[in-house]
Order: sequence, then C-alpha cells, then structure tokens
Amino acid sequence: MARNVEFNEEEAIRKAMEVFWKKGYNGTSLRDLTDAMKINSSSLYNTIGNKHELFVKCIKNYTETRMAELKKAAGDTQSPLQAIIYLINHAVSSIVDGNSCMAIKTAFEMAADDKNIQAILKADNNFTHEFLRSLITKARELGELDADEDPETLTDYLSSIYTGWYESYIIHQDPIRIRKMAQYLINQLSR
Amino acid sequence: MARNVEFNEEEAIRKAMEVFWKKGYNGTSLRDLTDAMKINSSSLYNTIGNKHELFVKCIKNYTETRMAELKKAAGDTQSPLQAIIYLINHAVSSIVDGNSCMAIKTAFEMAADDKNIQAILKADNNFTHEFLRSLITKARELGELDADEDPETLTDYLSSIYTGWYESYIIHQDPIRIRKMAQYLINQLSR
DNA sequence: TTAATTTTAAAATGATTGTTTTAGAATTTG
DNA sequence: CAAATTCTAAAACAATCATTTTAAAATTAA
Repeated sequence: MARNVEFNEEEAIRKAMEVFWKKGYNGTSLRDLTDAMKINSSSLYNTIGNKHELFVKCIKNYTETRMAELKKAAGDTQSPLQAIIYLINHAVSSIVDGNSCMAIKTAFEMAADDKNIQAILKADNNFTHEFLRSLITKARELGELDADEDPETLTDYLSSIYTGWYESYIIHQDPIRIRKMAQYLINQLSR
Repeated sequence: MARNVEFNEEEAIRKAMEVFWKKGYNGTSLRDLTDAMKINSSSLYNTIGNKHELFVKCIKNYTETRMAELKKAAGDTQSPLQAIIYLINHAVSSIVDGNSCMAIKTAFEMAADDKNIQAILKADNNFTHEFLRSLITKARELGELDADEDPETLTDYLSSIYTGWYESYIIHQDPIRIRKMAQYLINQLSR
C-alpha cells in the first residue's frame, strides 16, 4: 500500500523532551523542536500532532521513565529505611547534576491552567506517593521509624521536600547546601 | 519645556507584575501587558524599556514587597519560635489562597539561564535566610529549639521547604494536605 | 503666545509563531 | 512492474510576536 514512517518516533519524542525540559513549554518554538528531532513539521503534524500533543507525549514519557526507575530501585529490597535514604540521596544526585526536574518545572509553568497536564502530574505524584508510603509503612512495622505521625502525612512531607532543593540549587548553585539539607532530613528520620 | 508622563508608573508596573505572575515570562505577550497596564507600547518603551526590563522591574517589585512584609511581621516580637511558626502558617495561607509564588515560578522558568534574574532571586533568598537565621539563633539561645544541628542548615531547610507545598497545591488542590505537612513540620521543631 | 520639547496613539515594522498546503519522492502490495 | 498510498521536504500561511516610526496632541517655559 504505502511506505512506513521514516523516523523513529520514540527517539524523536525523547529529543523533543530534552528541549521542552530545558526551555519550558512556552519558551520552546516549533522550529526548536523540529531542529532537535530532525524531522519536518509536516511529518510531526502527520504522525504526532500539534505542539501541545507533542508536549503531552513528552511529559508522559518523562514521568513513565521515572516510574520505571523507581520500580527498578525497589528491586533492591534492603531495609525499608535504607531504601528511603537511598531515594533521598538519589534525589540529591540528580539535583546537583544540574538539570532541574521536568515535572516540577511543568507544574509551575502549566499545571495551574492546564487540567490535562495537571492530571498527568497528579498520576505521577500518586505513584511516587504509593511507593514511598509502602516503604514507610514497612519501616514502621520493623521499628525503623517512629510511629508518632500518620504515614500519609509523612509521605506527603517527604515526597514534596526536595522540590525546594531544586529551587535552591538553581538559585545558589551550591551542592553542599543540598547535601546538608538532605543529611539533616535523614538525621530527623533516623533518630 | 515639555509635558510630564501621564500614567502612574508604579501602578502600571504592579499591573504588569500580576500578568507576569499568572502567565510567566514567556507566556505573556506585550499586548497582554499593555492591555493590563492601559498604556500604549510606545509609552512603555519610552519610559520603562523593553519586555525584559519591565520584567526585571516587576520581579524586583515583588521581592521588595515581600521583604517589606517580612520586616513588618518581625515587629511583633513574640517568642522567636512563635515567630517562626507564624511564618510557616503565613506561608500555608498564601499557598491555599491559590496564587502560586512568583519568585518560585520565576526560578524554575528563568533563573537557570538568566543570571540577572538569578541574582535578584538570590538577594531575596539571602534576605529571608538572614531573617530566619536570626530567629533560629534567638530561639536556641532561649532554649526553645534544640541545638543539635547547625543553624545555617536548619535555616536552609526551613526556607526551602514550602516550595514543595506550592507544587503539591498546584497538583492536588488540597488545602488539608498542606496544613498537615505544616503541622508535621511544626511538631518536629517544637518537640 | 509661541517656540521648544515630550508624550501619546496609531500604524507600520520585520521577524517569528504554530500550522497547512503543495508537490513530488518513496515504498508497499497486488 | 504498476497502481495505490503515504511519506517527506519546501514553501506558503495568516496570526502574532516584540519593537519602532510617524505624526499629531499636549504641556511647559520664556
């Protein structure tokens, strides 16, 4: 009948994601995107859709990759508290690596006005929440963690805490500050 | 010699700030601005400057207003710990009011690429830091706060913690979650 | 009042925005 | 191979972008 799509859609979306990640939705032009994806705009509109639809695919790709990574990290079932500490240190590493989190940037740029985007971020958030909560519950059962607060709140508290660390790093570019805040948090949990 | 500027520059900047605050820098067009400011673009360019210069004035206005509010709140010198708790609750109120913080939005949208903006946010951050640190130091001298961690780190920890609460509220729109996280933090400090 | 000067509104600027059309090259299936 | 189909590249699209120009209205000081 006819030929197939020439470019690799997955790879093209990954390229587009990098651009959106760096420049934000409104800061990215369609030419920025097609340049990075190395495809013509007609191909883009034929196979993927318009700018907004492309962005949705990118942010979904981003959150799904993160969820997969989290699942993988779960495989190493050390003690639950150690797993939590591992996750905190993992966050620290990605912060001081310099590229800010795309989900956070997107939340502040778009989620208040764009219910579609908001729902995607919410799903991602809920996944992380579930994941963390299960670790916290296990840690309490094993006596690794105090049982003085309800686990839901502690989960919320933990899963939102490092957003401010990203902001701090953007503004001050100081890895030591981030590491110290993380250590402070870990000390709070461990005692 | 010649006539004076007709419009009130301060008020015009305040109007512009509201637009930037809501839509971000890249999401705001010059027409959005001149419509809100109720001035012609030629007047804008003659008296204030271009879009970026206007934004700088807006974000400066925002941070300066916040600094003034913080100074005012300092006047009520209750116990330093009570002052800290007051500030936490103040943050909660402004979060659940719905308008996200302009400084945070700007940090994630621009500060990584725009050193000028970064410096303004850094100055604002340093001011808050100094303010909080002095409260923390006093609280420790009065025995209201444990002296087990260095005050710099605790200050960093506190001043960055509510950025994640803003994000949580944008995504989940749940005031109770924010209040519980704040209460958890206050309990951590007070015990 | 008049000359000098500046502000203003409206229109024009060229560049860039996101998106679509046109036309032809490529590929698949019968 | 040949017809059908769908892809791709390049150009065109109108709309909007930030910014500037034009020209007249307004205000000031002499």
